Amino acid sequence: MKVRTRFAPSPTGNLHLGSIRTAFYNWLYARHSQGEFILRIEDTDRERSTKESTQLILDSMAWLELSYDKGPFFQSERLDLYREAAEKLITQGLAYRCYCSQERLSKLREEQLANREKPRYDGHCRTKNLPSTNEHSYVIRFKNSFQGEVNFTDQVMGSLTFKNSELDDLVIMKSDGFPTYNFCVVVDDLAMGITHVIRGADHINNTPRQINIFHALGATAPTYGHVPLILGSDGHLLSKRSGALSVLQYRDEGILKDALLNYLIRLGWSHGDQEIFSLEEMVELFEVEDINRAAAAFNPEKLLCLNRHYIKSLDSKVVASYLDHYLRELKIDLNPGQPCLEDLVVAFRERVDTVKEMAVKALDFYGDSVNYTEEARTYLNHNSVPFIEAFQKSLAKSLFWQEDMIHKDLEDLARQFNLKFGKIAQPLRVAMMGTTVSPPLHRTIYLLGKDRAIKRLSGALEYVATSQDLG
RNA sequence: GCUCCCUUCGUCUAGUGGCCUAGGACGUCGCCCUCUCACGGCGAAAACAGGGGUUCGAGUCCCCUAGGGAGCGCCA
Repeated sequence: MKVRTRFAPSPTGNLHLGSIRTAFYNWLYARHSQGEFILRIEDTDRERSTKESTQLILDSMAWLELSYDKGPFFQSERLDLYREAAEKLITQGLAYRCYCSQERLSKLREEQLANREKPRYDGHCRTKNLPSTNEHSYVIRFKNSFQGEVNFTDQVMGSLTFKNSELDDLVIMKSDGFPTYNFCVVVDDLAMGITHVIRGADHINNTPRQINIFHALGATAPTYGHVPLILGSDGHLLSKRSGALSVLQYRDEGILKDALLNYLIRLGWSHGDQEIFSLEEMVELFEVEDINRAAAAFNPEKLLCLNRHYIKSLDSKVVASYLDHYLRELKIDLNPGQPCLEDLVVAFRERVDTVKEMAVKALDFYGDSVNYTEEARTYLNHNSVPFIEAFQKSLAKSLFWQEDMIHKDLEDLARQFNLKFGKIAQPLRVAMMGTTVSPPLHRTIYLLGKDRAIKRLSGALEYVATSQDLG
């Protein structure tokens, strides 16, 4: 049988890492098994579902390139299917109409809680065989068995058993005529021929109910795999509070999709000691059974480590195309005559956490003048003037603009003034960048370009002259 | 409260009864490299939640306790 998995988010609010990891695991398993991956939007909550949120889901998946073979399906467009199924269950005596008021229900709930019982529907309308009215003042409940138990083997958690006596008659159709989650999930998983349901562990307790509905519908349930939830750095459930962003925000912060995916797959899944996986390896090696049973805490540091790895090891052309995006966000003029993006990548790939940070640092290479930081100013004094002037002259004379030539010039300069390389390097660095930190000096100068380098040296000389006058 | 699930360094994890003096990665600290910052290299500190069993032998199997999480909606 062909494997068919699905990702079924509800478009209410933004998409978290936990959700997208679940999507990724479903995608991986489908690709691994040469099956199909389906996207289904569960928008049966009319109050909370939004178009924006749907778009966020679509955009997130597009960014991470999690392609789906079918969909997106929208449950709000499949209402007839659920209504039909519910009516059929009523006809068969497997579901019933319930006219209990919200007041009665909440009172019941309060009493049960007071008696230290698990809140459950008491079956008030279960045997009454109540008819349909036009007012939609009723809900439809699934008639759950009181006897026996539900057993299933979870691909992640192993063998799980629930007593039917712990369950109750859940609502499958709301009074507004919309289905509830536990019902439309089953109807759709059945209709779409889903073979493997990989979802968050928060659904474990829903599973026996859903299995019972599958049986009532005359079908067998798919195979389930419940993935532990992701915790925040505080040990509690991942939330904004614990430092989690929505998926797209990681992109905006300069995280590479390769890094996020690699991080996500290793959070709760492993293959020996291997840390770095190409997408091909992930698809080849991923098995649902290898997912860990314990919840894992999200660690931003490790995500950044992976991000650094991919910034360093991806083709510089590819990283340059990302850099282009972030520079445009910063409204930088990328016309000819400006530093070559690939060269910027080479200069910064070993010294940034994110591509966004790379863009911000690259900013210093644009413009003819610089601002000196307080620390930097201490390097600019009359002692530096002689070799700054000499270097400026030698740059002006240079015919070839090459890194190694510049490097050689710098070494010659140090020899000429009988100074250690570091003694000339820092003042020149400051003159070029305004700060005491930059990529290797020859590369920094090369990136600036001849004209701009000479202009910045002039600026430094002017600065020294001016501050002398003042002082 | 009830039901279900989980428990190896701070964090992600390897580990399926002897290969464990518990391995790797992130982070932290130290050293080396060095024109700054980094990269890189080398090294250090750091864990089997606790208690009972089973066994010649337990991180690995069983039980209990403790701690953590989830669910118990006309939300999904």
